[in-house]
Amino acid sequence: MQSSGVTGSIMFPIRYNLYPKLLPDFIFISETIVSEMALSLLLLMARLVEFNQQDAIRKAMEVFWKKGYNGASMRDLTDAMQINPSSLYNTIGDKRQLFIRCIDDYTQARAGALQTHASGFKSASKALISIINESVNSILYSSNSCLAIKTTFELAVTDKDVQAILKHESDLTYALFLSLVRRAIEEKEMPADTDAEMIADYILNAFTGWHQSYIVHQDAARVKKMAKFLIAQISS
Amino acid sequence: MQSSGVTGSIMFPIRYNLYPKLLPDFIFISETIVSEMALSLLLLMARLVEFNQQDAIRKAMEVFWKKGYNGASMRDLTDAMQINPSSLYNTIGDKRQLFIRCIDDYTQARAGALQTHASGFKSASKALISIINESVNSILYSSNSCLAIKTTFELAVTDKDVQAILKHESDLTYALFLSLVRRAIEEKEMPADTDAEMIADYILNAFTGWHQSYIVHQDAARVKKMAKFLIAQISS
DNA sequence: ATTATTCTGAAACGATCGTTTCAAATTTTG
DNA sequence: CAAAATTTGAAACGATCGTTTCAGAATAAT
Repeated sequence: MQSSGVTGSIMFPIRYNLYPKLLPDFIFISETIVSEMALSLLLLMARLVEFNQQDAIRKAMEVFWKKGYNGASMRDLTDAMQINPSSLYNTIGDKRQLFIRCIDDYTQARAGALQTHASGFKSASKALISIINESVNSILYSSNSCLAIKTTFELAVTDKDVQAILKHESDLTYALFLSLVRRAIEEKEMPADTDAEMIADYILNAFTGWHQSYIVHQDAARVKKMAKFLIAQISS
Repeated sequence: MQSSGVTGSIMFPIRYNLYPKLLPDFIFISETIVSEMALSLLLLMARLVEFNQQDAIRKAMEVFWKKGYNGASMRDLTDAMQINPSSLYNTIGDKRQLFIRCIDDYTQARAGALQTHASGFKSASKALISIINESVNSILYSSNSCLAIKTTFELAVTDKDVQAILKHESDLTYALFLSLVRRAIEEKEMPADTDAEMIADYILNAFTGWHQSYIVHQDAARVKKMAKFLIAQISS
């Protein structure tokens, strides 16, 4: 299929796989008609998809969260999503595509929640401190370790698409932290000579280590102490 | 099998799975004879194990390192180790046991190398700084991300044995860092009011975040800046 | 009501999973 | 050298892997 050169019409090839060749090789159809055909094709849905994709994605996400990508079987996933493999493959695609949807959903939800949380504070430094404390809470009181971190070490090293999604969320969070740090400096709640970019990065990456510490040692006090130190450090 | 109560002899049960019961249910054998039997059993090796277990463990470790526990198949592992599954199961055991041997070997080698590295410095603070810089190097120039971190997020959350091994290495490293920090304080290269325990933990956990940062952003400068900041921070 | 179309559920696909079996090869003991 | 013991290699084990097929149910247009 390609443009005919004549404005407003599109040239379609005609294939003769069964009947003898009685028609020309090509047919020209006006763009308006093609557009209407495409629209009617979209409207003609004999049966609506029954399951809620967003809900299903969330259910799948929790399975990946607990078991990791390689640890989760399609059986685990379709059981949790309460759909048939055929429905899954007809709508979302294969295991990898499902995972990409899950990690995408997860990171977007997190980035959105973070933005909302941060906008609830007038003081930039108080917003930062609250974010750090919230991060500690989620490390200590959430049953699963962060899906983004798990995914970084399981898949992002070898899967460039996954890495790009994680990088995108990281960039957003970094940008938010950076703007907060800059505002805090302006509001004289951080030293004027602070390297804003580096500190934003530094805060962002501290969380990962605390996560690991808590998994290995199961010691809340250790994590809380480190968070307190980081807060003191950036507030001085 | 249990002690007879009579000192120096052990009571063995006798099982009659084929022949009619013509003997007593138990037989008492002196400890000396049992000990000799065990020794001769050990010496009687009709054929020696051909492959070098340590080498094979190292090969397997690299596979787990690249693919993770769930991502590595027994086929991958035996191919890399260049041994037959039967040899593997006869000597080391199943997949999980093999992995435990690998992660154990890995953490012990790391802990040992760290001790050696640290002992090469007279100044405690210089040793710490060198360790931090070495860590940055391994993050930037090693093709695989740290096996201990990968394992923490893939298995340690659910597998208590794996967690214990990781905790053991972490404890050793923590103890080393702690002694270095304390010495640095004594040598007046760190502030006298430094919380040595917390700072040791803090340094230890910073590495993990840098690892994640480099996987996601592939930006060496960012990692180097954070390391420089941490060094400046503990040196002041 | 009929036709056209699409989603669903059950079953099955070949491939691979981790693991086991067993005869042959190999080595030491007596 | 023969007997005893154990590792090795090839093959196969049942189970599960991710994925596909397809008849039938469901729905919309004609």
